[in-house]
Amino acid sequence: MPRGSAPARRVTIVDVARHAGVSTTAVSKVLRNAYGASPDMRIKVRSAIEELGYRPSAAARGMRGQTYTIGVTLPDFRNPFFADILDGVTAALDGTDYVQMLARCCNDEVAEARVHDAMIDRSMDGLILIAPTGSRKHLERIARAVPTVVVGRHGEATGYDTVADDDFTGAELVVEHLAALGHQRIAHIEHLETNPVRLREMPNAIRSAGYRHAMQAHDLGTFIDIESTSYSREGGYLGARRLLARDPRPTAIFAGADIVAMGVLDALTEAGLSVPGDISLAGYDNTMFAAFAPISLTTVDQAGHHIGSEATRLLLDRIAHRDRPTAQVKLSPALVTRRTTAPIDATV
Amino acid sequence: MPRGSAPARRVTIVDVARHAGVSTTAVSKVLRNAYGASPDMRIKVRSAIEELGYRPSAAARGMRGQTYTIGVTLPDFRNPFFADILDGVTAALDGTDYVQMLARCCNDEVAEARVHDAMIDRSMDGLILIAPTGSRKHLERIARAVPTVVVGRHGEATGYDTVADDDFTGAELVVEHLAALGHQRIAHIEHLETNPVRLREMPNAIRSAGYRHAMQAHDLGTFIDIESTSYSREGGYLGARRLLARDPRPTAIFAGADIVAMGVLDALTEAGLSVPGDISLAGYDNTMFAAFAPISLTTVDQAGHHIGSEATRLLLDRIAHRDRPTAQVKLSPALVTRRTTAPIDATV
DNA sequence: GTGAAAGCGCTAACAG
DNA sequence: CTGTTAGCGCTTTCAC
Repeated sequence: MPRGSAPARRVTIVDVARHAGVSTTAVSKVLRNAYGASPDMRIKVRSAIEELGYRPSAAARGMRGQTYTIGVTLPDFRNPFFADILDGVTAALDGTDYVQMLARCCNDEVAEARVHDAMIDRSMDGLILIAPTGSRKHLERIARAVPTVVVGRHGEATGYDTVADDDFTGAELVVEHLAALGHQRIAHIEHLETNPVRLREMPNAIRSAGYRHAMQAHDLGTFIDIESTSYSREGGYLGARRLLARDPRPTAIFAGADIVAMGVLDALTEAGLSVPGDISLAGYDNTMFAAFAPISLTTVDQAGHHIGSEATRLLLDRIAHRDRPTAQVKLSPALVTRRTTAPIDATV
Repeated sequence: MPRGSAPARRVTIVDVARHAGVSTTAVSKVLRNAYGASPDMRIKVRSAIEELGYRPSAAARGMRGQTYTIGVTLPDFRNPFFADILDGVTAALDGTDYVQMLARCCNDEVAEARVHDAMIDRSMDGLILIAPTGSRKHLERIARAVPTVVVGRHGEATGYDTVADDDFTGAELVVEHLAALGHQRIAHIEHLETNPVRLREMPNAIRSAGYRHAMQAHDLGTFIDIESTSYSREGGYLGARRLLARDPRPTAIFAGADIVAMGVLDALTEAGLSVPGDISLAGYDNTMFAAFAPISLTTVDQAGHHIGSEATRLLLDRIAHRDRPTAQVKLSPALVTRRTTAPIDATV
């Protein structure tokens, strides 16, 4: 069953101009809501656009001006927290002429850089990089090429704006909550990080630092107990197995991410331990599945929607004012208490 | 803190040509691996590209030839099943010059059409539309403009290739499994669908039909019991509430999607019923959370990875051969038995 | 096998 | 306020 006619030639700005009896400049101006077109002309042009079903080619636009496209990169499509951020971006973009295009920027730095470059090659007007792992130098290179907002990365930044949730406080909230329930042997499973810059900038490292600080602050410094694995289900399983082998074993586990907590649950189930009866468990991210009835995980909510809309606001602002000073927005997380944490009395 | 120097001018094909001492045509040919460039020239050009750090502009390419970008649209970033499909796309694209860009095509048809048009405006070389809700006519219009593969949509198609999992069989697998466990009052929660075309094409409708057919085939026709809500957690909760009000109530519930099963679990927890002790539960999609220890949901695996790679293969093939006949690939689902389904005997 | 030159559709100077 | 014109960076004839 062969295709029918040849793919119809696209309607161009020239067709619209001819149809409306004006110049292409005029059409271009109307398209961009630019200065210098009479109301009368605007009407004529708009109706010609309507009648012909004209749509501007982003490729052609990109060669001279803007593409009205902003690129968003994120490391993982399975973490629902990122979906919240994207919702925020979408909401902030609603009513503007901008469209968002996404790409996943795998885990390793090389693949990530490739994705960022691909965005630049495609003439994005601006970039929102969610939880990038690349070096500061790399991020600055990207930001030199195109207006950029980095989400979920702490520390000073020179060429780009940042939006991040306060992971230090978030971790403190968890420890405080567990300590208030009477727990002392509160262990933490973190994402292994060795790079010194990332130790200062990546959310996982900040959470770990927040845990340590809060433990000290509650006079629980001697009970600090950290397993370094990875932010994944496997990482959680592995970390929990090791923690359960301790004697005495912890009475509470603070997993650095909800997905890690899922791995912890695997290990606890396997060991025949109940939550929170035998051990309390908290996660981080307030992902969708944390709320499911059989899981009901105590966790930290990061207000992803707000993060996304704030990042977008900053980006659009920077596109308009390329050399305003860079801004660093820090948002506050909130503890969400559910059924995986309980008083120590109940434990045993 | 103002930005430093002006954004450096991009390296162009002209720079590369000059640096290598050849024509721009030659560079272009090397870039596209086109015929008509000596090995010697290829080497010269490639090293010039390397030295200058040249990267082709997709916008400029898009005006004459390809952009090496394929667009993927999907309705929802929260359904982890789609992430599996995307992984398949990524894997199939690995090693090619193509890059994928994603966009969410909201729920309603108008917004969806806007997203599809946005993809075309941005000169995508091809489109993979995952579970689109638009009319056949709309899909055909898109496919006329650009090579298109539609994923997760049944029925005949004229201008585009399709890849879909056999939802009819998948639903039958679930019913067979439950019937073999001795269940008779097997209820189903479906996504409400009234549009006649969608009743023939959308996976949710096909699953429902498969359920009905399998019930008949097992002489359980009189026990057919369907609640029409939506494929969402709320839909599952609502449907389950209604089903639990029946007298007698079903001994098993087949939720049309895993996320629906989560809502069912909410309702069951609320009602103080245990799974599978009081009632068996099965989902569909084998999403990530179905495997979590506290959930351990019996479900149907759709081989999302395979779906994605197959769709990509078809798309690249169609980009190369625009008028080969359209293909319709149907993949087979598999039942994944976990701990939410048990023999009726165990169900008091 | 190679290169000169003509656009692709749009925006931005500039002239009227 | 309006139109003419010169590119943006690439691909593609079409000569050589």
